[in-house]
Amino acid sequence: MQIGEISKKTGLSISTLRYYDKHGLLQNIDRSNGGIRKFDDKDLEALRIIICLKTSGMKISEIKQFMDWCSKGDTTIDKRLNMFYQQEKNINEQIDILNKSLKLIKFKQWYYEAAKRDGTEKNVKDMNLDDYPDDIRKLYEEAHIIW
Amino acid sequence: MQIGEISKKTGLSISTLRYYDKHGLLQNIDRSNGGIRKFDDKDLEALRIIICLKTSGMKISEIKQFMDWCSKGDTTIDKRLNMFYQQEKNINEQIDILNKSLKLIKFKQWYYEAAKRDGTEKNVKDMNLDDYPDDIRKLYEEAHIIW
DNA sequence: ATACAATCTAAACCTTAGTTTAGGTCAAGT
DNA sequence: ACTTGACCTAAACTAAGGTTTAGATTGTAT
Repeated sequence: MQIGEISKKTGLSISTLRYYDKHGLLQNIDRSNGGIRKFDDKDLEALRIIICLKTSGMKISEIKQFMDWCSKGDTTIDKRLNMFYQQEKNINEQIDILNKSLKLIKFKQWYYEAAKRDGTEKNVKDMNLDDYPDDIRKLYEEAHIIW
Repeated sequence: MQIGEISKKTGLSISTLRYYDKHGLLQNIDRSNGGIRKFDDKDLEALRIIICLKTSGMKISEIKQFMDWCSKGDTTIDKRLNMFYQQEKNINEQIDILNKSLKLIKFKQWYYEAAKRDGTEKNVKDMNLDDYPDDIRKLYEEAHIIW
């Protein structure tokens, strides 16, 4: 497979694939005599994990580190394993933060629904905590511990 | 409160606060006669939501749009409400993607635990799907639909 | 009055993650 | 041999989100 086909299969642009190659994420990609990149299924498999790591917030340089470890063989198994445990933590933290954001977002939805009903923000802006419905007050309070 | 105190309270650097101000996120911040920014509790409250939106992936320019709407008053209530519904969707999509990443990550953890036990990646690399434990095979398959 | 820390601005700089451009090569079909 | 689409590289460019620098001002404490 050539770069165009890989681009279609992965959804990454051709220039991004070349960028990844240049930065050491695509290790030992074959080339034709003329210098054209020849990808196989293993490369595609590697791209899968690259995309997954990228999507979950890992930096290019960290992914390169991982690919370097892969090339280095069995002596780096422990490092790679630890990386995946660390990345699990990172992802869970991200999810946690997003769930917390959601609380403030939902409070604001309630707030603006009330403003919409009234045709003005005034009333709801002047309300105090005790006037909020219980579930909304809870959202508000939880959100304000964090943000 | 001056910028240094706000920096400590929000965790944003002083230069970031000035950057936000310059880009229209901090609207109608008072200034002393000498030109020094004077923040009050309402400003701090606005920063809370700015930080929350930022953290959940909204761009500076979009946050500015929201702050502009806030300044414009009641005619923009609907736009602001819609923005919060849209942001809820965005966040849920992000959480979804992260949960999917987690499946591939956990498969890799199993993979490298096996490699670690064996002292080599060889055996586990050569295994085929049927040899995986049921739960791991499921992880692998689910992860490979996506990535 | 003077010292001093904290603040101010504009402008340059930085990093990350690519994209675009320009000028060339490769290889398959005619 | 020639055309054509896909590919190649290096280098410049872009955008977002800040950070750093330099030089000036503010305002509080002695």
